[in-house]
Amino acid sequence: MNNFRLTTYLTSNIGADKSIIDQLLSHCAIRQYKKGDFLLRQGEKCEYSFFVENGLLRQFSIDDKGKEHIIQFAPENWFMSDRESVYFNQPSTYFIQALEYTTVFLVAETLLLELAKTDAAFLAFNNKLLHNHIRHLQRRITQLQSATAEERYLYFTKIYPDLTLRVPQILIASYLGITPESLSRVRKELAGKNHKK
Amino acid sequence: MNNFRLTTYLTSNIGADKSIIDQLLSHCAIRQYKKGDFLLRQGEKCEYSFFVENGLLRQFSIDDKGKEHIIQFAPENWFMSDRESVYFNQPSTYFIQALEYTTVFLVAETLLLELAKTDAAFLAFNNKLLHNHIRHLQRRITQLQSATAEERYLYFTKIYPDLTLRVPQILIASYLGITPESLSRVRKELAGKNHKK
DNA sequence: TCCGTACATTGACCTATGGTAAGAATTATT
DNA sequence: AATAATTCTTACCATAGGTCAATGTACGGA
Repeated sequence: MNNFRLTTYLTSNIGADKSIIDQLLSHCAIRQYKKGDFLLRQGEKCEYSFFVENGLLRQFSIDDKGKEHIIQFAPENWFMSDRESVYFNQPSTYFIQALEYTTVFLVAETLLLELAKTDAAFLAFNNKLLHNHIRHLQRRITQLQSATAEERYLYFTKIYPDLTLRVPQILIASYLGITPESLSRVRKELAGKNHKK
Repeated sequence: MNNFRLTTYLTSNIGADKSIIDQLLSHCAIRQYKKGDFLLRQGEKCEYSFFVENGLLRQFSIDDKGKEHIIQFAPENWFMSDRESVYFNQPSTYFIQALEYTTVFLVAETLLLELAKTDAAFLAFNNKLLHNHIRHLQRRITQLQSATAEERYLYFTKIYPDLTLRVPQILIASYLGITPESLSRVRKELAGKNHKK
């Protein structure tokens, strides 16, 4: 019996028996990426959902002024993909890059659809992923619309506690939509506040 | 033969024959809302996708400081729902409100699932809605992360050309994540620029 | 028609965040 | 260990956008 994170993840998220999950796994490529490697580049079509077995990915875009904007991080047990590109079969506007030495399962969209024919649980599973994704995106919008830099940072440390240490601040700043300098100031102020107590 | 917008919408989005679409329609309630009426309030469970046959809806949240933030507008031919609440069966964090006298089809989530058993096209359709939604949310995030107030306003007028006239500026400002005063200034500047040409 | 309410504009001022630049600290590379 | 390359911090000033208050404007209800 293997003990991949993906196995555990699927077991606790799909009501399917193990043989079927093994079947899924047997059709998924495993790949390793070094720090800095790209899993997807702007302009390419995205064909997979990437499951992070180990390591860390980031998804980002580059705007007209050449600035990077991080949409999302994906540490262990997270899926990352450009759903838009996969589904509408269009070139992606995003990059996906490894921030550490990272082990990934490539789950082909077509594979999931194939398996769904035999076992509806896979369909339900994909549906759950989509809804989780929507939930996540909606929270981000609310944050970006209303919260200050400080609030956003605090929220970030709350939902990604380990990333605060793993990821350089310059990237956290990009995720939060502020400059690294601003983040530095925010952290300084927070340190001051905590100290006074 | 009816000529609802929803019929047209479904016909061009699902490869199903008309009898099935009529079947769907026959199970959907039609409802009318006056300007200001709520279709959903914070704390309630959302059970429907609302299709706007005529009129205009907005979806918004209220933050800790009592400020409203508009997530989305839905004019004719748009679906609006709190997917999060529907799917995870949780109380919604959003309000949905009619901004004009509005006619809406209530599409129950359970109904779609039911129909999907007979005709896979409905499943595919729901999937398309989800992906459209994700696309839309992702664009908004990119906007909020990187664009200035002026850029965001210009983008807004591009994707919702008619709303620019239909919706009071105070609401557009709320959608853009800026104050009405700022929007007023942005418009003034833009007017100046256009004049010089 | 008048009034009241909501919306829009404008100006004066303020604050949070951005831009730039330099130096300190950390991390990677040889 | 030494050097190079990032990254982080800090200080200074610039600016977009927020806040508050005053005034103007449009619209709906009696």
